[in-house]
Amino acid sequence: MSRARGKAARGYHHGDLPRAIRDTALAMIAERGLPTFSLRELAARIGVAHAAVYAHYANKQTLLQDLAITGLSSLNQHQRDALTGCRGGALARLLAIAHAYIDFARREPGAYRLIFNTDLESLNPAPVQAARASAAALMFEVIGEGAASELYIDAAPDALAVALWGAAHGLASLVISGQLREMPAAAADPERTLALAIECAVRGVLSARGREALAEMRALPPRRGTRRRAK
Amino acid sequence: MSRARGKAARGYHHGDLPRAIRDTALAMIAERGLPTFSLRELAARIGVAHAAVYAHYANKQTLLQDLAITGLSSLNQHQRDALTGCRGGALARLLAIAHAYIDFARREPGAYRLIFNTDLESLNPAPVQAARASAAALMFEVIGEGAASELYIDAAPDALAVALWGAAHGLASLVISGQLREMPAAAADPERTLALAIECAVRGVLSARGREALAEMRALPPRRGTRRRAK
DNA sequence: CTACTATCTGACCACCGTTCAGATAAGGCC
DNA sequence: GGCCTTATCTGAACGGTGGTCAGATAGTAG
Repeated sequence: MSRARGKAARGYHHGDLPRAIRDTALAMIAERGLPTFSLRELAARIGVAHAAVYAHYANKQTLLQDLAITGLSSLNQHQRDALTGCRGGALARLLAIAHAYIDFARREPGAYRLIFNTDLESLNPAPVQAARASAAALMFEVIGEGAASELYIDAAPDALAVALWGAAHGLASLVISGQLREMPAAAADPERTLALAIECAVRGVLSARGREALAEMRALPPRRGTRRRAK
Repeated sequence: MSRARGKAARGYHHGDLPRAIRDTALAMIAERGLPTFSLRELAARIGVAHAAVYAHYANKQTLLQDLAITGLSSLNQHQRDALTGCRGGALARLLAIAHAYIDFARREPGAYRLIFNTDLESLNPAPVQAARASAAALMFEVIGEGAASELYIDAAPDALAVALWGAAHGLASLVISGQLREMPAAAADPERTLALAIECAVRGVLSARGREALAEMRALPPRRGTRRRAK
């Protein structure tokens, strides 16, 4: 069967077991959630002995941590992409990363569940914390831009970040857990409801000047964020 | 040992096993979270065979569902209490239930984790959904009060509820997962940061008129919510 | 070809949720 | 009192889980 498998696949028996493990694991978690995810079923799906996983990951926790960290950097990149594709001012940029955040949660529910699963405290060690902090730093950055223009209420940037981060996190949770679709009016047009909720979250931290900027933005064509890969 | 155990404890061998199960389970979940919660350890703590649990609950899932439903009605009651103890207008009442929501999450982390654990989809059957909807109904009610006075932006009440519910949920998650204390400025004064974040969430859905009302409220002594049982 | 090393397998362990036959005890009935 | 019914609890068992280990296997270096 040769060794041609593309990429840096320095695979041995299996083509590229580590990759297969990560992909399959994410798919399983997206399908049925963390609690029912088992290494044995994972191995069975790939067609390998369950012990084979331990040649690449110390244990289940390490695997999940790795996936969480990868997911966090992916989220981070997703938000940065949204920023570079955003032509508006500080406010538009803030809305862009907020949208990107929730967009990511919907596009990669497995990764998102993994990242922000607060129940699994074993997922909170240093590396994950660091990755999370790095993701939060981006929001701070964008908030800083707007603060210079006095777009926000007079409060510590940290407090603003908490308010926005919390709102984004909560909305994302509502969406991927399907609770959004249970609300009558929201079910009619989830997209619009969600966009409105995001806007509310942002408006909550705006000063009078910030609200003016928002109103101006709304007057223009509603081009927000980027529209790319639909895969 | 007799049978005198107080209450309606129609206990047999054990004084009141069902109650012991619920209390111990909640304590364990609050301590170390859901994933590491096991029926066997629960039974061991109580000092009973693990199979004894099945005389009162069909299985682990049923037990968790029962705890979740009880917790939801407790949350609901907590919010209603906050409302009856609130002497302000529609806006004050909205702030009161938002505070009560997060207050509950902090006071009973076990119950809260159980209630809003979205990963465990097995926790999403009809009864739990119904209890959740009942809790959401309260927020609709209070939103309705303010809508009559045109306190909010022009949008469907559902959309407003989504925005507020999402923010409250996200903030509560940040708090009980300890992520709030990781943010530098927030760690200095978590209470104040949290209160500010809540206010931001509410302000996000306010109309110009609503913001005026909020400003008036802030001018008065900051008496908000009720201050009761500190146990 | 040989030696080495990463990779993978199969057997094993402890723990988990769940089931079940049977021991135990409480309460109703006589 | 004695008996019977029923709820309650026990101990053993089953399959599935995460984790470990000796050893088989297959690429790679010499």
